[in-house]
Amino acid sequence: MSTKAERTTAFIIETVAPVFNKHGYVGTSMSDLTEATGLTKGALYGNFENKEALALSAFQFNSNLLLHKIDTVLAQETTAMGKLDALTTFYRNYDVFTLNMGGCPILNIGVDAQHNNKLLSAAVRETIKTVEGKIALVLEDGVNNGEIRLPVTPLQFAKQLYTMIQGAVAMSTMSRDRKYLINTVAYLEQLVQREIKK
Amino acid sequence: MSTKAERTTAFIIETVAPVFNKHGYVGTSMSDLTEATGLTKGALYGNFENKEALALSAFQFNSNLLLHKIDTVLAQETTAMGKLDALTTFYRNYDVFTLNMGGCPILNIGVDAQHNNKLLSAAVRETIKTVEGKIALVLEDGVNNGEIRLPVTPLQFAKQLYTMIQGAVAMSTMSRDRKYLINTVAYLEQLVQREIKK
DNA sequence: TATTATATATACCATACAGTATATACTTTA
DNA sequence: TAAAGTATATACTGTATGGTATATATAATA
Repeated sequence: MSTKAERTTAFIIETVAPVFNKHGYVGTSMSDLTEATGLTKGALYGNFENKEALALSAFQFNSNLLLHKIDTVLAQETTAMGKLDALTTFYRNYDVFTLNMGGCPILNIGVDAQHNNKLLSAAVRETIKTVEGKIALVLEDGVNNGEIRLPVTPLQFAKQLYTMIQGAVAMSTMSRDRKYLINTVAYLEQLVQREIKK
Repeated sequence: MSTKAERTTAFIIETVAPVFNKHGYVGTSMSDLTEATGLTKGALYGNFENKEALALSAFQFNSNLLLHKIDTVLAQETTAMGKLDALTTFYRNYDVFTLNMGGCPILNIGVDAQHNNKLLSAAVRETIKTVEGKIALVLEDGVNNGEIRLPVTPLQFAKQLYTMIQGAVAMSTMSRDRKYLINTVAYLEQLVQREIKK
């Protein structure tokens, strides 16, 4: 079993993660975090070196939630077409999935950190690459077993798909209108059927 | 001719706009603004009621730059297909266009303000609607004069196009990689040729 | 359970924050 | 050009900020 201290650290991260995700790095104060956790500054600074370390751990926490979820979603299906369908289905309700974490961590932290925190924006870039890699792998396997055909490289096509998905995420976030997610996913599903299904 | 005071107000807005756009509402301090303008707090508070009023004017300034640019771009061509081509060409170099203002104001302020400032995020939503309306008008005219055909309503198709564009803007911004813009625009151009050209 | 080690709370620091009152400088206009 | 009006600079609020030193309480271990 984990020690009390380890559990406290974990508790802080998961409690603090949605706060940072909603209000951004500079927009979140240490008092916001003591308030959210019910702990004092002594406890926070005992578990983390400074605000930046907290923010990084918070983003990594949300990022891991997302990446593991994508893994789970993709593992549900065996074929490339099945996996792509599972992925679009997941993103159709992405707003619900990200509700607890306070919105899409990639979009929120990626935009917030660009001119405010180098470490954070580097971490976001890393997460983006990882997601693109996961999608590319699905496509590559589908090509290799003759299930699908692609007009470009798997990574290139993955980036194109993910760009459209993140566009829907951004638009639905800024407009507070989930129709962008629904319509974009509908478009992607027919795009996949039309353009890459053999 | 404009009075000195009016010119000062205009100078403050245009100087302050890229600072707010880069660092966000909470991420920008009044001292950042006195530093950027070379003016004192007395001057800033003499011309604007408070920080929020400044941020709003700053966003409106960038928003107008963008909207007027879109008008200019669309006015260069007469046909719907020509206008769509001009629009995608504009967005292919959108990162260059938005360099002076510190990035895409819609993305930056739209994401930054969502949980930090209601007025700002409402203003962003309004700008998004305006852009979508401009694109929809091009499509509607094209349908009416028999130049193009659409699978959905003009506004719906405009939203779909703009979602993909903003996806490319978001991805190129977060990844610091303009290839997202280039590839998405290339995709959109063939989409337009294939799907709506009669 | 006693002792040691560790985690958290308290009280504090210097600095930065948004905002204001007022004095001074500059424009405008008669 | 002088007077009135207006804009900007200065100096100052009170509060919030990130961070720290240290005392106190809690947990791990013998």
